Amino acid sequence: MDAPKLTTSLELVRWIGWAQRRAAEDWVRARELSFEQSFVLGYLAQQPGAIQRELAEITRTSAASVSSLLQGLERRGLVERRSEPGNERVKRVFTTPAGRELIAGFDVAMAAADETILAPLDDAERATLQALLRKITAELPQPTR
Amino acid sequence: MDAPKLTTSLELVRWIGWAQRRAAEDWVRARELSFEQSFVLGYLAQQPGAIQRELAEITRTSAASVSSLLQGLERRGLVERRSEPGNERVKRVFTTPAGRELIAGFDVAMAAADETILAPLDDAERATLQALLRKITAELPQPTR
DNA sequence: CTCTAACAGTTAGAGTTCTGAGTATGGACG
DNA sequence: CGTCCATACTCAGAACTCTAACTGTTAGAG
Repeated sequence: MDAPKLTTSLELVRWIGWAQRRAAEDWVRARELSFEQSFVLGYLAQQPGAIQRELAEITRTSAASVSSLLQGLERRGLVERRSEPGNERVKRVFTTPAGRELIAGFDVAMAAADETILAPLDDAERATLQALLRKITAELPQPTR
Repeated sequence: MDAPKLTTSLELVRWIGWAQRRAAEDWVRARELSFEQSFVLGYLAQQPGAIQRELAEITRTSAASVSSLLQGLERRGLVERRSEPGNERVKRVFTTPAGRELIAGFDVAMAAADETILAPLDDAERATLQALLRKITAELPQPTR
């Protein structure tokens, strides 16, 4: 391996993101979920009754892909699709108790991983970091979530 | 959509990472590559002749998955596998000119995206940010790349 | 020299995700 | 009404990625 030449701040951000992603991936894989599946499950836990088209938008993919994805989750009994009475062409999607239980704890696990990563900084440094990051994110489009 | 409550620094980092990832995904999808395929292709462009086991390690996956992944890239003429003369059980992997051409420009595209994201900060702020991030990444395991 | 274990890689089959084409419902306009 | 079109979703088939079981090669021990 050649010595990495991590010069710019955002390469460092990518590095940190890599560590976060790694923690997330481990958590998710242990539950036999893909990245997208866990994302949708988490979203549905917060927004019960979302329609498929909405899920397609937040995951930046197609309605067909969402249909397939939900088929997998439904087969495992993690979500339910129910037709809207009075409007037969939309289907509202809900997590089942099993689905909620499976995804519960994700946020906690991520917060724990974050704390480990941030450990080298004291409170003042964290405040400075946060101010700078806020300045950046103020200009970024919302993560659609 | 309810107002997001992005409180901790690393939630902000995730947000930035989301913007970076989005840029990367757009670039990669336009070339009909998966995330993993582009990662491997980029690695091979820098480290020609890597063996498959090495690729399995850096992508944190199995030898079998690498074999399948390379099969896809090879079918499209983007990489070549050659047996090591004198050691028949290892195969060294090389990018073809087509493969190098396809992946070239990725770093440039990412740098451009980074510049857009960092735009709100002046030079002094960038320096501060970088110092803080360095302090964090000093404690993190290398991104295995 | 042979036996065995470790190693490098492949194959088979299942699940996931994508693209493109298709079905069915709900409105809008004449 | 009836036609047309936009919308919400599904289906079929291909590519990708994973696990488990497999083939073939190398190296070491006896």
